[in-house]
Amino acid sequence: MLEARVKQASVLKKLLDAIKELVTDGNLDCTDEGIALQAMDNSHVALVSLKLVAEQFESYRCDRNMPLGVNLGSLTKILKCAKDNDVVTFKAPDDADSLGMVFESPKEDRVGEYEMKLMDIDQEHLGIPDTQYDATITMSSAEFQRICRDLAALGESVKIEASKEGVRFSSEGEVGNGSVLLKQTAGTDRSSGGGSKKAQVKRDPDEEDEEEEEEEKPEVDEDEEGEEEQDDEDRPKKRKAANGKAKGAKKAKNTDSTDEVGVSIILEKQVSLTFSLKYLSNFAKSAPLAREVSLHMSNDVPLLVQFDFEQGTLQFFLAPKISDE
Amino acid sequence: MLEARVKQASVLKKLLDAIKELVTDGNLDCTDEGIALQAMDNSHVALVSLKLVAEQFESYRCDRNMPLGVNLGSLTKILKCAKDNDVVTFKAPDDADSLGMVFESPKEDRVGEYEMKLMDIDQEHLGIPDTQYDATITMSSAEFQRICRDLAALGESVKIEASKEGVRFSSEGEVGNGSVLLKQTAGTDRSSGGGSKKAQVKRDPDEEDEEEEEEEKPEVDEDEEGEEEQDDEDRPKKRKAANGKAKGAKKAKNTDSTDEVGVSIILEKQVSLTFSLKYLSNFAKSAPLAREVSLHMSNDVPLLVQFDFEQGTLQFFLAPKISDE
DNA sequence: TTGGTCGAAG
DNA sequence: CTTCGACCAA
Repeated sequence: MLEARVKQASVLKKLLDAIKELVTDGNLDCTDEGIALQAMDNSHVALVSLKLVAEQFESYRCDRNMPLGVNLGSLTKILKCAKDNDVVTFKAPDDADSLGMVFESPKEDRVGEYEMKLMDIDQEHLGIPDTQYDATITMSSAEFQRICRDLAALGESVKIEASKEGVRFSSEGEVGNGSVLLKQTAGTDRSSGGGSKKAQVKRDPDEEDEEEEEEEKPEVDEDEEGEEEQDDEDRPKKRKAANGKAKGAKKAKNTDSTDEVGVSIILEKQVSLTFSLKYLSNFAKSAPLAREVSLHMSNDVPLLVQFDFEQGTLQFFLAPKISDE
Repeated sequence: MLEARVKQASVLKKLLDAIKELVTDGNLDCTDEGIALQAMDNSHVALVSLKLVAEQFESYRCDRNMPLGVNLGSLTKILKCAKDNDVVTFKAPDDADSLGMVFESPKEDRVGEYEMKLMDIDQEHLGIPDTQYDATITMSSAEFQRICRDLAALGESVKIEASKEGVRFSSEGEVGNGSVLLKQTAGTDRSSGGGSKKAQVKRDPDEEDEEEEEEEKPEVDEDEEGEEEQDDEDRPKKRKAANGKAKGAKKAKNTDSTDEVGVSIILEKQVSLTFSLKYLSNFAKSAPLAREVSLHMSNDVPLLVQFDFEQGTLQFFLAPKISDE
């Protein structure tokens, strides 16, 4: 059976908002490692891969692997019945043909119980090669969304060019052409060395409270041993954000602090690729999930757009348009 | 002739928003006791009953009973011409074939005068028996609205079950089933009791200007003689809300304070009834009128959904679906 | 609080 | 396809 407890319904809502337009149905693959969903978008152009790691649930139990075929529209509908701060518990017996969800208000004076019919979905499990990318850009997810929206007003596709100096997004269309150049944030450096995107421990005076309110209490360490030989010590710890990321830190993680998000570029090789803005804009909808997004690119290889948030990772893959340049 | 003065156009706007979708035309029955409107909804399924008591007008005069047949759509249109804080005066001579309305800005620097054509409406006066209900639930009107909206996403109808422990709303549909259980708020008890909410006179420093615009200054006393023998001590200052409904006070009042609204259940007998969510959702639109709503139920008897606000009471009646359970 | 935008319904 | 209502931002 499965029983997974999530502290904040809001995360799930944001996730669904982020992907439901791309994917209508998919299997929630529940294992003892967590819950994953992988699916091609409806027009089989983009690939969505979501991972929620078991350790980041408030509690998690999954006795045996079970793929739960869900309609994401239905799931969205039901999640709308939860308030943002509700605690959400997913429940499914081993032979389930429906997925149970319980929404509990923080004060425990309201309990919503919902049951959603499941469907059988033939899932071609797509192996995703662990590519080494020539360029990795980390930037504010809000800025990414803004750029996609702006350029989408001009043309159908965007050319993304990453060089040492910065990254340029450009688009052409009927009404005109446009491009946005983001310079790498000063102090940010490629390679391990400086990488740690400005981890200035910039503390707001009022940040104290927030620390309290957030869920990640000091005991962030317990599941911390989950880190094997990771070179980067800055797990997206959430509010713990500011600290950490001392050294290594090639790509910045999703820190949830209030600091500005810089632009960092890790570049093995210059890259220039063109993508459909329609899809990128869709990916950008995940911005509320994480303050940072990373774009991973190699020439002639699908782009990887990745959002790291506390509970896991959301990845989008999209093949470049051939008509590059 | 009729001359009735209302302090805040906003109340009237909210009222119209609340019922205009249910009822298109109706008689405003003006008597020396106040103004009442009673009408079946357009599909003759639900009954709407509005009462505005004479004492709660800023001033009220009605020499003889007169039913003013109005089209609520027209009335809504005209009321939109008033700003929320405007003082509204209804005027009609005895033989009126039109209803005059005057909107005066609080600062009295703007006066709008409107006249709306009246219509003749044959009114079957429906006697509403003063039923004793087996269950009376008082809860936050916003929460009621939320629940109706949530469950409406799942199915057409909702089953409401009231028991000592709480009240459960449940619905079934294509995508799945759902239920919301509200527990009775601790400390809430049947019988009178009644939570007195504080009426903090909370003043903002920058409220100076607004004070001009607002009508109710601290000196709440002027028209206070409107209050007869009232047992309830907690008059939610603010708009001077508290008067009205004097005795019995089984159900909490509409206070305008900022406190949380609890759930209280007065139960003679367990009740389980099923209703059309379409109608309940419509009723719930009255939420802006009052922070609390009370649901009155007896088996096989129409549900009464009641909103008490400063100027009066708005009631909705709806027969249960036969297919209960 | 008001105006504008977006989505849903007829 | 048009209109209305609900939601969101200024």
